[in-house]
Amino acid sequence: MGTLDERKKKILQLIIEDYINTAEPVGSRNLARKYNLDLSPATIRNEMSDLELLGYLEQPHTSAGRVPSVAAYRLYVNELRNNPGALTKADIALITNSFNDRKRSIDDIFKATAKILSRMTKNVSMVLADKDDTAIFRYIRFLPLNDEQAILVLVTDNGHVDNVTVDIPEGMDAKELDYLAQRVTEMLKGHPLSDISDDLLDSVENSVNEDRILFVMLLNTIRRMSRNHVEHKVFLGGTKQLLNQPEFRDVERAKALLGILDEERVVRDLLGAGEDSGLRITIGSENKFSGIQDCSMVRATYRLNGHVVGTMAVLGPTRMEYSKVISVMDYLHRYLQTIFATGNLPMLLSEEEE
Amino acid sequence: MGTLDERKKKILQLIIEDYINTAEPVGSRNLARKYNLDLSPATIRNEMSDLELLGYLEQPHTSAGRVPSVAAYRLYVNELRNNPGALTKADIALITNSFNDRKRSIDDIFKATAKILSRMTKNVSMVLADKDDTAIFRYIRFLPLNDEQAILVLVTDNGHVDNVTVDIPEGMDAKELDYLAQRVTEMLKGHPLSDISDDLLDSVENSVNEDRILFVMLLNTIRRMSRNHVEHKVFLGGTKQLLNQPEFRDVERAKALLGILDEERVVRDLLGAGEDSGLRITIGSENKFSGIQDCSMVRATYRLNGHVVGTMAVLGPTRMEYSKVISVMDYLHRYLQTIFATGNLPMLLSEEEE
DNA sequence: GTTAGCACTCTTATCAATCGAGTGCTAACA
DNA sequence: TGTTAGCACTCGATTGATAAGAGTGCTAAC
Repeated sequence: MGTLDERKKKILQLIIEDYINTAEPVGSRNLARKYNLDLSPATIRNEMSDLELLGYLEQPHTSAGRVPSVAAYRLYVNELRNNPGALTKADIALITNSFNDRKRSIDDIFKATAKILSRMTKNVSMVLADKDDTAIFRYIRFLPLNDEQAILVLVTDNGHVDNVTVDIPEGMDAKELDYLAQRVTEMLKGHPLSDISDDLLDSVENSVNEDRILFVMLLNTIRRMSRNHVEHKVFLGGTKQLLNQPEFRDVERAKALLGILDEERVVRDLLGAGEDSGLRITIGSENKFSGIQDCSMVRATYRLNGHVVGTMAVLGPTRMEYSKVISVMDYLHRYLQTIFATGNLPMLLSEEEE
Repeated sequence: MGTLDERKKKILQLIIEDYINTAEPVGSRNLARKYNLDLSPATIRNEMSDLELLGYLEQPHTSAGRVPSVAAYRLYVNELRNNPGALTKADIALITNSFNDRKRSIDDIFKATAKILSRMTKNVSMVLADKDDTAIFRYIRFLPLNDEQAILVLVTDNGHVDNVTVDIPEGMDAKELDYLAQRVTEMLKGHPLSDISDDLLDSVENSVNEDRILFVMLLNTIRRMSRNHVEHKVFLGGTKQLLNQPEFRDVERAKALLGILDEERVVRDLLGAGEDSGLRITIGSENKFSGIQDCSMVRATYRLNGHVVGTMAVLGPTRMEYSKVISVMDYLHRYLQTIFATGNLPMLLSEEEE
C-alpha cells in the first residue's frame, strides 16, 4: 500500500469521496473539472489505469467511470482511523440531548443509541444488548397488592428488578409470605441467574416437604423471570433509511436485506462475530455473512468490568460515508463507555435535572 | 346499494377479488375466462358499464380493465362483516401459540399482537397502548441494594410496579428510609399518577421542613416515574411488508408512508380517531389523514372496565385482503378482550405451564 | 512526464412502429 | 328483451433502431 505516491493517493481519495457522494462511477474528465486538479483528464486516466492494475479501482464496464474496490475502501478507512474527523458542536449536542432526556433503563439507553446512530449516519443501526450472564440473584420479596394477589419482586446484585403478580395461596398471610421469600432467598442467593434452571431441582429436593407444591410453583416463576432477564435484546434503528440509498432503489434488494435484519438471531450473529474491542470495520466482501457482502459494517462493543455488555453497529452500502460514521461511532462509543463505567446507569440519570 | 341485481353483485365481487389478488385492472374477457362464468365478455362488458355508471367501478384509462371504487370496497366490506369468514385451525393455532409463550408484561402482549397481526395479514400493523390515566398511586417502598444505593419501587392499584435505583443520602439508615417512604405514601396514596405533577408542589409546601431537599428530590423522581408510566406507546409490525405490495413498488411512495409511520404522534392520531368500538374500517378516501388516502385501515379498540385501553390496526393498500384481515382482527380482538377482561394479565400467564 | 487528439465502446435516451388487452357500439340472434 | 358476435378504436407496453453522451486506451507531439 505504501507503493502509492502522493498523487495517486490523492486521486484515489477523491475518487472514493466522489463516489461516496454521488454513487456514480467517476470518470477522469469529471474528476479533473470538479476538483480542479491541475492535471488533464488524460493524465488522470493514466493514473487511474495504474490504480486499476494495483487493484484499487474497478470498471463496471468499459465505457463507464471507475469505482473503488474493497481494497481502496480499506486503505481509505485505515487512513481515516489514524486521524478521525471531529464531530461538529451541533452533532455533539445532538448526542448529548438524546441521552439526558429521562432515559431510565438500560433498554432506553440502547433504544436511544439505535435511534441517534441511524439518524446521524443515515444508515441502519443495530444495537445488541448482550445477555447478562453476570447477574446474580440477590433476594426475592413479596409486596402487598390485595387479599388475593401479591407482587413478587426479584432483585439482582447489579440492582436490576423484575416483578410479576402472583396469586396468594389460600389462607396464607403476610408473615408466611415473608418467610417463604426468605427461605427461597437463602436457597438461591449468590447464584447467577443463568444457573437457576439447573440448580433448581436439587434445591427443591432438599427443601422441606411441607409446602412442596408451593415451592415448585414459586421456583418455576423465578426461573421464568431469570430466563427473561438474561435474554439478548436487539434494537434496530432507521431501517427505512435503507430506501434512501440508491443501491436499494431496487425494492427486491431492500427487501432481502430487511428480511435479514428481521431475524434477531441473524443480527446477533452479525454483531457478535469477532472479539476485538474498539471500532471494527468490515467492508463488502470482508463480511463473512452472505446477504451483506455488498454492505459495510462498523461495529463497537462496550464492556463493563472487562466483559462485553453490548455491541452497536452501523450497516450500510459499501459506499457509506465512513468519515462521518467513524467519528460518530467513535464519539458515541466513548460516551457510552463512560456512562457504563460510571457504574449504575439508571441512578446516574435519575439524578439529572430535566 | 340494494339496486344491484344478483348478477351484478356477483360480477362486482369477482372483480374486487380478482383485483385484490392481482393488483391489475380486470377486463371482461379475462374475467369470463378465469371464473368460467356462462356469459360472454360482451355481456360482462355491459354489466361493467352499468356498474361504472353506478359508481362502483373506475377505469384508469380507456383501454384498461376496471378497478373497484371506494364505494365498491365499502359494499364488499359491509357484506363481509355480516358473515365474516372463519379462521382456519392453523391460523388459530398461530395466534394461540404466539401468546402463551412466556409473555409477561402488557408490553409483551402488545408487541406480540403487532407481530402476529402483521404476519397474518401481510400488512403493516399498529398497536397503541393508550396512556393509562386510571393508574392510582398505591405506595412506594425502598428495597435494599447496598450501603450507598437502594431501589425505589412504586406500586399502583392495578399492580403495576416501577422501579429506579437511587442514592441513599449520607448517614440515613433503613428505618429512616422506611419512614420516608411511608410519609410520601401517605401524601400521595389514592392520587391518579397523572395528577401527581400538579399536586406535587402543594404537598411539598405542607411537608415538614426538616428534609425538604430530600423530599423534593424524591418527589421529582416519583413524578418522573409517573410520567413515564402514563405514556402512550406505539408498536409497529411488519413495516417491511409494505415493500411486498405492488402499490409500493415505487420506493418514493413506500418512503412517504414509512415516514408517516415513523412519527409516533401521527400514528396515535391515526389510531385514536373515531370512538366507536368493534371493528372500524376506513377505506381509501374515507380516511381523513392525508398520506394514507390510498390506503385502508381496519381498527379495533379494546376496553377494560369500560374505558379504552388500546387500539390495534392493520394498514395496507385499499386493495387489501379484507376478508382475511377482518377475520383475523375479529378473532384477535375477541381473544385479547377476553385476556384483558379476565383481569390481571401477567399473573394469568405466569401461571401457565410452558 | 504530460497532454491533445482520435477512434472505439458501451449505456442511456428518444422516437416510431407494433402489439395486445380492453372498450363501446351495432346488428343479429334466441 | 336479453345475449352475443363482430368490428373499429384507444392507449399503455414492448421492441428496435438511432443518436447522444460519457468514458477509455492509445499514439504522437510537446
